[in-house]
Amino acid sequence: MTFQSILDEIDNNLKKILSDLSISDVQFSVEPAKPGFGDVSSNISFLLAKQLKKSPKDIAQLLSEKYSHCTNTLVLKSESHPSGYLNFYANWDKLNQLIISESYLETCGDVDIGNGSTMVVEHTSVNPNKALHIGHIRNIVIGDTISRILQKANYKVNVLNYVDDSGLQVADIIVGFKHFGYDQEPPDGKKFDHYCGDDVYVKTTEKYDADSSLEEIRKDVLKELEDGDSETAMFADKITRRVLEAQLETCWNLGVTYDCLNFESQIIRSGLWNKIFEKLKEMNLVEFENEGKNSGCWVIRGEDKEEDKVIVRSNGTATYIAKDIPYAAWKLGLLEDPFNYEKYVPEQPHSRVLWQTTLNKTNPISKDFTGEKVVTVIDSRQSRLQKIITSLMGKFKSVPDAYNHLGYESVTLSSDTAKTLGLDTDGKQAQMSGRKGLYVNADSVYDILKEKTKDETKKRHSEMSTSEIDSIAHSVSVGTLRYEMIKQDLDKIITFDLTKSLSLEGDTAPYIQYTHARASRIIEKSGRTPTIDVDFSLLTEKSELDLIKNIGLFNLQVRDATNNLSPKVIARYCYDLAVSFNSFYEKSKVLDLGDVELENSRLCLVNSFKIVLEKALDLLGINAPDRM
RNA sequence: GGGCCCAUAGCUCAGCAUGGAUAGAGUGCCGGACUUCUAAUCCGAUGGUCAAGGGAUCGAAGCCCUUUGGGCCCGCCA
Repeated sequence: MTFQSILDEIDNNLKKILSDLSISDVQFSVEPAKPGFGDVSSNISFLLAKQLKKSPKDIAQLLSEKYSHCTNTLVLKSESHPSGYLNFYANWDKLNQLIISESYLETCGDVDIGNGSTMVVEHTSVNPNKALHIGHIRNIVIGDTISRILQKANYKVNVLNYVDDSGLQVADIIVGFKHFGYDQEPPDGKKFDHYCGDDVYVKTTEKYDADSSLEEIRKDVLKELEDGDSETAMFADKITRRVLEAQLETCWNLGVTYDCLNFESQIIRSGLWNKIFEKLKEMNLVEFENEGKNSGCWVIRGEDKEEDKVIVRSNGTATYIAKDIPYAAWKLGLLEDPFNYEKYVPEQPHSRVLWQTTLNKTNPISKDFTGEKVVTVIDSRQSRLQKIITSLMGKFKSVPDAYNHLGYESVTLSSDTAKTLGLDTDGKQAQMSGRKGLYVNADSVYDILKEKTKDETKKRHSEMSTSEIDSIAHSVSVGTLRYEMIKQDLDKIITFDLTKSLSLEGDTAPYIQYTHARASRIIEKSGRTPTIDVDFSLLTEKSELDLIKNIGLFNLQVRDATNNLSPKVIARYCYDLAVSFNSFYEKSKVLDLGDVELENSRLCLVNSFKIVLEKALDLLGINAPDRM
């Protein structure tokens, strides 16, 4: 139970004291203390002030006195602070041992919030007509990190990627290939997704802008796509799957994997829409409009008339949001599954099997990728639509908070970076646009980062083999990219600047990874295998205790991140942990002390840090190299 | 016109959910530390009317209201 143990002990004792005083229903806090105020703090005195008609300071004194009579194993003493806080000092001899030996266990950092229940996490969900850009990467990294955290919190997680392989964006590249003569093979061995996005898509849409009569071709193609058996649809399927494969390469390279790919085209053809539409009608959640601007349409009622949302057009076809409703219901397991499943080829790395839906009835395999709860990662521009879906799902499923939209702000380009792409924004940041070709794609950011980190590594280790340098540079580049996407709050816009993103100092992944390498190096140089069979009472330096305390907070942070679906909590934790290790590193030498007992105790601590940091970084999908 | 989000140090951000102690980091600028377990590091200095105003509270960066500035969304497009 790590640091939680001392919190629980204090919590229980305080509750006992309150019940002796015949006071109940006080929701006081017991938290790790701010530096300089002991080890644990409680705000209990403030909350009692009114009831007891005494100042917080006096109450703290009273409680502190009473606390000294409680049974304590982990608390050394309590102390009332003049401000009114009640502070506690830990019995570090015991807490050291507890925290460090716990950290050596496989289960370290695990918390049980999910109780083994299933959770669907859907992320990525990009049109397969272009390469992933830096904005998509935010989505992907948030989704992947959240699913790793949820697993740590004992959820069984099904990760889905909704392949949006129908609609206009796909139609546009098909028009490019079939009508504007783009070769199916990219020139100069360009990656296929880059080719489709940079060349075919951008230039095809440019042609529409120049000649509006071409819109007719576009509409015809779109119509042909809807008929799954048409030659156009089959061609489109071939193209979008090639793009998808290239996109997945990018994801896999960043350490992101999935359980199942769901194809929008198949959801449309599966007939799920009709089923859910009947259900909506039965439950009176949709209404047919006889008059007004939406006359002849089926709508979902909003708060007022202006917010009514059309889901079936007057020509009988379903709108964009309508396609999302059956998929959301399917994810929650509310519909009979119309799909069969087959393994996706090529194989996904890290021996995680990737499945895909199919409507093919030969050799049917059934699978269950639904969940009791769902997290859908989509940027907050979709909040309005997601709110409608959330509310509908709330009516279908009684589990509270079954459907969750995890929104996040977009990634924009700094004016400098926009300028290098040929857009003068007059000093303002710019929204990315796939259509206009105004984006920074993820592969090139990775490549640039990797070149830089290779150079940095070579500078430090002239003796290293090329493959080792390559492997370190890969870990550091992926780490840097992922960390930048995750370290700040979801509701903050990220202004991406190509130059600034190359920074490898300060609050960055390389900083954290470097501390890990330092720890590894100490253990390697010692030539010993660290064990927990050491004298923990030798660890008394402030920097040592701070580090141990941070190590002991791991599971508390996982809990926080899970409850708030907040990946940045883990990013901050990794950083704090690294900072406290660096402080320890500066102040306490580990090797060549001439005191084997002390060396072993510190070595044990170094290894404890290394283990926990590796686990925490793993939640962020970041590797921790032993050397860099 | 309606709705959502943001505003804290020159810049980028923590802290806000659950009000309480001295508002913290990184970066930048200035200065210092590598014959030492890796300097992708560390130490010091500089830097704040927590956008503005009001309210409730013993107490507000945090809660409520108003205002200002910025971003996004509001189609029988997807």
